[in-house]
Amino acid sequence: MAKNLLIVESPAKAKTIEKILGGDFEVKSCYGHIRDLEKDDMGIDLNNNYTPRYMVPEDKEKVVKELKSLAKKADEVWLASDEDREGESISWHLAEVLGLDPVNTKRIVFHEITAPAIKKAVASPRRINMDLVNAQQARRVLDRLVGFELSPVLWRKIGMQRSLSAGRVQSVAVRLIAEREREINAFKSESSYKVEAFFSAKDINSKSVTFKADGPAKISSQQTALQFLESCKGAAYKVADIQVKPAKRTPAAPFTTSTLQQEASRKLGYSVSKTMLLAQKLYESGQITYMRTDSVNLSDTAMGDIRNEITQSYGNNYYQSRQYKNKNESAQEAHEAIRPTYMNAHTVDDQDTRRLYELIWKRTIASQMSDAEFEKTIAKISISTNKDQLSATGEVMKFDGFLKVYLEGKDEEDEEDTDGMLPPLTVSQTLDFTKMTATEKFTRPAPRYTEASLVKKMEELGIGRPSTYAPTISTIMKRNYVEKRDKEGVKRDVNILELTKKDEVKKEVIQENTGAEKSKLFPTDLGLVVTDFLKQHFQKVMDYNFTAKIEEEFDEIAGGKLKWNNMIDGFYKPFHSNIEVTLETAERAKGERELGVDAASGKKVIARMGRYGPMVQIGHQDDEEKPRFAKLKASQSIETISYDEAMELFKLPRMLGEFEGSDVSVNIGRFGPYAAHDKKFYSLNKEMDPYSVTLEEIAPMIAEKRQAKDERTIKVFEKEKIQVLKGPYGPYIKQGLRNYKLSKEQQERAAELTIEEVKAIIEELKANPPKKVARKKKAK
DNA sequence: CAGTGAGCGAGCTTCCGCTTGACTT
Repeated sequence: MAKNLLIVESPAKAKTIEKILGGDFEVKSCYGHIRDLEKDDMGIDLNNNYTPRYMVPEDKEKVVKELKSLAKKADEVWLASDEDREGESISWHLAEVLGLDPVNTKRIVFHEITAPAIKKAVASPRRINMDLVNAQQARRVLDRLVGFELSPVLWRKIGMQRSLSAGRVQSVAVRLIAEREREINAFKSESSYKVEAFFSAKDINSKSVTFKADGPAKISSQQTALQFLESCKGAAYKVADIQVKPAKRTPAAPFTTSTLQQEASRKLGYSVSKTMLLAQKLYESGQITYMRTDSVNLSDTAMGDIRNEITQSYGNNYYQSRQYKNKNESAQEAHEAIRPTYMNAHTVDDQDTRRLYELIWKRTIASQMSDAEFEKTIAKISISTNKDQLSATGEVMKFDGFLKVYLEGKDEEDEEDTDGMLPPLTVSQTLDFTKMTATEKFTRPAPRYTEASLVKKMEELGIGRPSTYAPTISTIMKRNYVEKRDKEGVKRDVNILELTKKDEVKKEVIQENTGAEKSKLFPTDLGLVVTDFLKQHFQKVMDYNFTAKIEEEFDEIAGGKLKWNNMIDGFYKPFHSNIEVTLETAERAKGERELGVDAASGKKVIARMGRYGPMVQIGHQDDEEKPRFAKLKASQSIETISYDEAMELFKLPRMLGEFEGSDVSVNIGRFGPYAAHDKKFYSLNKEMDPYSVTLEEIAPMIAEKRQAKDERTIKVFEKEKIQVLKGPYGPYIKQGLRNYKLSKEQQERAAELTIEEVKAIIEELKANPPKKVARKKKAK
């Protein structure tokens, strides 16, 4: 029986550490936090210095019970949760729950799971640091206060859907996306002209090659560009000057959670949650270090392994030892960077995780490799008819260094193509002119966020932590504040002027696609309305620097210079009175926008948020005649819909005429476009457009769908509104929205079931619902 | 499943950070 019980947060870590420490130690995990604030009354005693009321959540009862019994048997309990604010707090909660003496209990920390680090930690235990614990309590209490007081304000003042929410992190994340969208909508693209000249010259093999030289600075108008080309007619071109400069590129730091998510998104197209899922798998199978980290540090053991790998595979000149500094101020560095556990494993067997593993391996290796070296050549070219000069740049790699294994990706595909090679040139050499073009270029707005670029921005602002980036993104999508989707681009004309070899100036117009987006984050109308409301009434919490400011105060608490309850009091007093004023005085937020006046009725047309989503309306509620309403299409937004687009929406419902003696109409409902006929509804086929579909197209569809439905129906009890239907799992009963499963025996004689029998089955299943609910009861 | 465009009324929703599993008609 082990004499010592050592508790860490993660079970995978527990296994490894037990192997390192051996017989005297039993190592167990507590699976993260074991207590949280109660939900009733926010779990905070507002009248008593914000004293928190903690409880063990249902899903942690089992772990706590097990740890309690093990702790009782052990001679000594060691608390080895992570060395950061949350980790310190976990240790304290463990001490409280397990009844350990906080003054005598041994607390140890390590930043890497290696034998020397663990052994050193065990040799020098400390005590729980209550200042750090208090900083965590302040963080926890503040987040609860903000979330649980703001959210109900939204329920009252916006409504729309249940489960609206607001919080220190999520609301600012939505704000970023909302403001970016508006920037893009307001963006006015400006055009300018870029001059490029093409020459041919002999390369080292005396083969003729074409190269490019850029013209003088951007030209703002087509006329000036034209004048420039005209001025070059009949010119001779000569190399006026050549400069050769060395250049170098350095590798990126090893992966943190945030940079791993970014690179997996750029290079592998993974969503943030997919990356984390795969990384978790790699971590659990012992192939990489912990994947939720903000540290760029590598352990000494790892540094040695990396050195061996590089020198063996590529040679000594490819190795350069580097220590990376964290650029991120909010980093708490409780772990290592994300790296392979064993550097000599270049890949893994598992198909799913292989690409991510190889990415991690390459990045880790590259981080300790030499710079890539280049030689950059800039040639100035004079124009005989003109005092302006052209410049041609070429880049030649002299030494590949880390580029042999890895190059970090970019968020935006660069419009500027990278410098290519130049043929050998000499000063005063005359050049063979091919053509000169002036191409219209357009300024572009900042790009919409991807999941990964949002994480990058959040990290810069210090909002959220490695463990919460992925969950925060799914929260704001689940709340319907933000959606991830594609957007089709629009065509636009691009003017190109060309001066040919024969000294003719030609003009050409080509079309390019602009504004197309793939898998980007768009705010919904709800997201915009909620953000505007919060910005208007809760400026302080919505400030991009709010988290950074309170983090400074948390640091003061951690340093013992500030009492946590005082800090909370300073925040809460004004915050809460702001909540009360807002509840009392703020109007319901509807995001209303006037689009124009309806020519037919002379009434105003407005777009706004309705009870059931974004909509347009003609007329006002107080008018004698009821207003007309129409729902916006999924691709439309209150903010951008035009008057004409709005009027188009009022063309539904359309009456198409009679089929088999009953009217047929089409409309768009909750579940998309449908046709109504004889009191029944039929979803339109995908290719049918409700605005233009004809009776001739719809009639056969109705007949077909009706038949399919009939075939599924075994029996109908009209009066009771109960049906016996055939589903993919065999016959079942349907009453209203609910389905009821039949037993094997009942399924076999489904067609003979009487109404009494059916009612009895429903009663029975309502009284004794299968599994799912029964399980929950047990848990309680 | 295909309405609606509100709030005396009943009751419900919600935060951020730590960690993994076990749900299917």
